[in-house]
Amino acid sequence: MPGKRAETKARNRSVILDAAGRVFAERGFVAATVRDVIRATPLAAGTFYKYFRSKEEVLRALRDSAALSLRPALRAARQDAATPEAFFAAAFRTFFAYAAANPGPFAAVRRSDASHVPVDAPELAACFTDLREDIESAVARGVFPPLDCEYLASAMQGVGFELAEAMLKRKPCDPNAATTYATAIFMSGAIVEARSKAAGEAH
Amino acid sequence: MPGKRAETKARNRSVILDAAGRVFAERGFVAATVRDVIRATPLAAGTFYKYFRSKEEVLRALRDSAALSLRPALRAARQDAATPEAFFAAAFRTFFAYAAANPGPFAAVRRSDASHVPVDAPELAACFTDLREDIESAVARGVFPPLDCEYLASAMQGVGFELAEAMLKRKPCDPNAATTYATAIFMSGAIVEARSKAAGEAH
Amino acid sequence: MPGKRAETKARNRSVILDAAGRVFAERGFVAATVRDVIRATPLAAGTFYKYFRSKEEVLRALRDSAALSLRPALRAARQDAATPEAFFAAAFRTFFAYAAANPGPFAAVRRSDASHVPVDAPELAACFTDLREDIESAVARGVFPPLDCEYLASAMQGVGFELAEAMLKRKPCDPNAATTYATAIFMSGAIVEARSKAAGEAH
Amino acid sequence: MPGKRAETKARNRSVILDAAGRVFAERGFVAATVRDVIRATPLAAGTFYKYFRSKEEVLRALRDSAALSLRPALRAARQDAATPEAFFAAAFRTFFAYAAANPGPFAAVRRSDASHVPVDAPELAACFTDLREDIESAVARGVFPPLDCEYLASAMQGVGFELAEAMLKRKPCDPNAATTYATAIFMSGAIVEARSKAAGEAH
DNA sequence: CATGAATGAGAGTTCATTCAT
DNA sequence: TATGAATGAACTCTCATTCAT
Repeated sequence: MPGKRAETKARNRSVILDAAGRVFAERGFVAATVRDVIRATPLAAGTFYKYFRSKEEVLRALRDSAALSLRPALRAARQDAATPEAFFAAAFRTFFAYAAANPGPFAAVRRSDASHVPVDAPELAACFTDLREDIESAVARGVFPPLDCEYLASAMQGVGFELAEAMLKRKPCDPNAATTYATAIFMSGAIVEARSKAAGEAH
Repeated sequence: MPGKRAETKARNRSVILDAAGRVFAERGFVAATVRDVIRATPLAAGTFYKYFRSKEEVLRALRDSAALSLRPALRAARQDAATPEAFFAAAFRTFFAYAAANPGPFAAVRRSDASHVPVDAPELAACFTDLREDIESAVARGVFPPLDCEYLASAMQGVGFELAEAMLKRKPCDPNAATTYATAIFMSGAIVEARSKAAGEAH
Repeated sequence: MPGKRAETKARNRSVILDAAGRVFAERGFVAATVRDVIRATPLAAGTFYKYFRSKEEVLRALRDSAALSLRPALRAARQDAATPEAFFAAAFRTFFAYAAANPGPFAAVRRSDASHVPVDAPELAACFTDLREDIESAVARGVFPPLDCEYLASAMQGVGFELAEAMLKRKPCDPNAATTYATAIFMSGAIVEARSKAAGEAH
Repeated sequence: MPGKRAETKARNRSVILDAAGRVFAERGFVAATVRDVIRATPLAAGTFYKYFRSKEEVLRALRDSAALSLRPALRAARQDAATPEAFFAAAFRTFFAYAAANPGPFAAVRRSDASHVPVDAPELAACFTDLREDIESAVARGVFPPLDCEYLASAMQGVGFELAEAMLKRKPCDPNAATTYATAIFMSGAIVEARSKAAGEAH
């Protein structure tokens, strides 16, 4: 039995976290104020500070929770990959699935990544470092030929975030299609893919 | 002879614009304050308002100047392209060259694009719309096979910005290499490229 | 038991209102700054804005409270008057009594009336309109002979405010004497009055 | 021959003074800024300070010029009066004629009188002191019976300013009528006057 | 523990005034 | 002498944070 106190505490914490996710996504982390977050909540101003010391700490928590579910999944998916295609497909599938399932935190995290936010717990930044390391390790394992790991990581990150944003705008939102598209870009080029698809449709 | 007054005026305007470029790039547009911009300047607080009505107007000016030099160049380069390779190469070459030559404005513009910035002169947003239109027109002209124009535009944008950022961190900064890399991604896939390069080196 | 919080809130509101009354009276509404009002208070800068949105809103509140107690009293007094003397005496008595009892708000209101103050709730201006209407209605009721209602209203207003100011400077401040004086001016002329008084004293 | 320099100087001075008269009348002295005055002028900001040290000094000059033409005229008119009626008529006639001929300066002076303006050369205040002294002297000369000089001065001032304002709003603006009205108030009362006039018209 | 009023530092902006041209 | 850009003090208002209730 967790006790009523503890229950309320946990609920309040996630009430704030949810509200922050929405507010940060809407206005951007830097422009959002603690007041905005509180106003998106039935709680009072002072209550915020019982749970978080500052706006930054909320973002940290939000990121941590994103990293908590996303980071290990990404690592695992990539490290199991035996072929380049498997590598790309696994990485993008995991990422797009997360974005589709958690649009609020995703947007919050995306925004704060692009701005220079003085948050000292770069859990999400670690995801990018991970990506690069996984590429390096894939090269070492012979999955990839020698290549410019940094540029590849950057390119994948760029494609991932931008395509995720485009994907979220479409109704219905289709992570599988986005994954196929992103993978194709990195496997055989956008053009080749489109050409073969066009040929297939011509039959 | 332009007179010392006119000279000073023109110089001050670009002093502020330069400082704003640096400050916005460093702290992000939303977090940056007019005072930050002034402090990055030998000028006094009130002087800012002789030249710009607000922080937003400076960003607008910065964007306009970016759009002014970048947008027509991008359009021209892409519209002249007769092959997919020419299209990608032209687009990325123009973009990376601009980023390399104007790192301050580029970073400012990159940041403000990612944040929710209430600036009503979306000159830069127009660049992205342009890209999509140019892809559509390339499809219509037969340069590209039928493909998902929106996703391709998003992917190019993502690769462009991320690779530009990675490129700017390298010493020496090499826009040509970045262009080659980005083009290769979209032409024949990162892997194919790397594989053939590796094979070449093996000779 | 109203609770200490509610008490403090009500007290703070009138603390600000009182201070504003004094400050507006001293420096005039336009010249007075919100800071001046705050400085005349033990409260902090931000606290002002918990209670009033702007300097104008404070003046509005001050006026409203003046109008609230003054306007209906003036109307009633004048509308009951069956003779010209009763009309003048009632109007001036009510007005001077208010000024004597509320010198701060009176001065604030007097100042802001004379200045060009962009306050859109002209509760006090309504008092002057009232006066004219009451004169017109008195003419219609046969209390007054036909006369220039606008000029009479202006003259009464001028005498009222100036005499009130003069009255407030005297120690002791005597609203009854001022009323008698003002009424005499409008009833039988200053001179006639003084002459008969002088005659009376000569006895 | 005054020389071109001196001419220009005199012209600039009155250009500023005229503009200030208009601006102070429009916005009120306290709300008006030196910038407003300059903008109402073809001159440049710095030029203002060649002629006046501050906004206050301009008001002082404006008042001085009002006092210069008004004060001696008022004194003379009142000191020559042999009867109460002559006293009132002369005072009001002079005052209303000035207001009608110089609406700008009049309004400026009226506004600044009502506001608490920290101007240390109270040339206009002197006019009011004059009025009281003239009443006292009229009492001493036997023109008036013993009366409350201060209250009478206040009442006259109130009627004078308010009636002048009402008069200026009427088209055509008729100083003679206003003078007759104001004099009647102080001579035999508004009512008596109106009653006899009504009787006259009934014939 | 929750509340929300109070705090005060700091942001954006204006404007009287100076001074190089 | 006239100019008008530069200055910087001061103002309005917001918001993260504290603390009595």
